[in-house]
Amino acid sequence: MPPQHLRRKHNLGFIDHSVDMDELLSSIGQTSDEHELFALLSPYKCRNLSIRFMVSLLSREADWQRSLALLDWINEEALYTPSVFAYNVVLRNVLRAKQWEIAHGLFDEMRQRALSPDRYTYSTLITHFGKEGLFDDALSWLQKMEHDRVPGDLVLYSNLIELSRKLCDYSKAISIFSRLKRSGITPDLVAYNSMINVFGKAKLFREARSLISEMRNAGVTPDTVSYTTLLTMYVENQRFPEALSVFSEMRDVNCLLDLTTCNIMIDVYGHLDMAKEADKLFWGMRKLGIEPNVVSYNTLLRVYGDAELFGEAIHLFRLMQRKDIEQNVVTYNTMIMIYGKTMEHEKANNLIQEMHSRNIEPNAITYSTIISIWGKVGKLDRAAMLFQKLRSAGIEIDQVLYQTMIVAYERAGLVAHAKRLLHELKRPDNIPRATAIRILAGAGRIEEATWVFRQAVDAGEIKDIKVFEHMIHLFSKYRKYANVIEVFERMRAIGYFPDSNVIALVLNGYGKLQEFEKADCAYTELQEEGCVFSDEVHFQMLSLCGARRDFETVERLFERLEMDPNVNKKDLHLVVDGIYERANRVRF
DNA sequence: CTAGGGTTAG
Repeated sequence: MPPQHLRRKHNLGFIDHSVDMDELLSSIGQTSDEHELFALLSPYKCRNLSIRFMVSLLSREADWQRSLALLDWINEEALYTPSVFAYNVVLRNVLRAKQWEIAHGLFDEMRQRALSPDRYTYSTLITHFGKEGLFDDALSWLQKMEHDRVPGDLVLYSNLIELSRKLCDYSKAISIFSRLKRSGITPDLVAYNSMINVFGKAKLFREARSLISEMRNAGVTPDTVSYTTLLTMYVENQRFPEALSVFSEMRDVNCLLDLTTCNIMIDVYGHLDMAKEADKLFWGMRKLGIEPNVVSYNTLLRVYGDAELFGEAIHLFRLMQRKDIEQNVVTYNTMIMIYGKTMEHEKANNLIQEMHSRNIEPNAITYSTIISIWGKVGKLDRAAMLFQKLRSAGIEIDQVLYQTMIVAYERAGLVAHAKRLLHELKRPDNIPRATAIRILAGAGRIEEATWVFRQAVDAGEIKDIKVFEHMIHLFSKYRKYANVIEVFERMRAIGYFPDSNVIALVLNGYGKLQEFEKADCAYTELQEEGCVFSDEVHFQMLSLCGARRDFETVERLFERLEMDPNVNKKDLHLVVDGIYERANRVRF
């Protein structure tokens, strides 16, 4: 056998013309049995399967076990080493099937075969691990990538933006986006759409909205996803009239509506008390060539419930069953909630039984809904029993569910029980500490929340940026400015980028502690790292400079903000006028 | 030839 490098050199670009690839590929495509597959391939194993052939074959395989078996076969039987491409394809299939261990193994195997993982390899790994919430793994792949000096490109940066977004670190996502643009990469449709989402999550509405025109200027036409992302942003922040205006722009520019758009708009109409419009849109979907799905039905069901059209709701729910339309846990939760509104707790109980018989697994939302209903109709013992059962069954309790039980006790006047539940959060059994912190913070139990928070941070348990932000909000509310700064500095130390609202609180904290230098540092540094601030942050900084009578900086900052198209000029003038007024000083 | 984006319930 010739040495490895010769074999590979020899086979590179080798095409076996005697093989009718299309015919072979189609017969392979019909084979479900592995042995049959290799029987089909074996006549070729001694004739050196061409790279082109293997490429076509592998890229058609979607089944992870089959593609893995094929890869092994190439390794063992065929006379050349699979390429990075081959590994990437198999890796994709393995990751889609959530076979994390095997993915790690494949990566190591690539290295052992002296194949260099490329940007496709890393993009695939980072994305899949990130999507699954395995952020530590995702970040360690990123570190490996940087160590290997694999250069990032648009898709890879998009993946990192997505990863930051999933970690709720929106400021970091924005920072990556500005770095990307500064390095001369032109964002494409998908990257822009991701960023509309990020700006929306960061509540930077103007920035999100203005991306639509930035896209047009860059020659990228916004599509249905761009507009629906924008719609979602307004909906999540209860800005329904703005959503309506985006929808009308969408129609003006002849942007196609699809299933998701319709679903969102049914929701919007519902929130605007336009149940009739929601109804019309739902029942007119088929005419647009769009088949309503379970989300459409669930949304309309909730709209009916909110509009107190209970008869319509029950009718729709049973219609779904008659017509064999998929129902899921959301459908049941919505319907249970509706029975809660009508105080028909027995019917709500029946639905839970129905879920069991249909193997639809109840979730935390189901439980908190029913606990809340039982609390309302005075069946507190039942609620408490269920709650206890869930805890001892090891079902993960989230903050809303826990709070629902506390609220139920409080409503019934059982304050001691409510207090006991809060107290138990100091020694959580099956409750994640992040959840405990959020509940305690939400209940204003500042000492307990701080205690658990410090324990958890020291143990490296807190991965969610929201927990830090919660603590900053809590400390700020109770005027514990030194604690605000402590949390902020801990966040920065582990590389988190707090959002605009948090920065405003931090700047305020520095101001109260007379730490103007540090405030200035944080304000400048974060912007240098590419963070985009809301107007409130800039105004906070202006006020801080005004408070220390540093009018030179006020003027300098004012001039800069005056030039910034994203800053509201009217508000800016009001703020600056106010500063001078408070300082009792005439402005020239 | 492989990698990235939007919707429902407490």
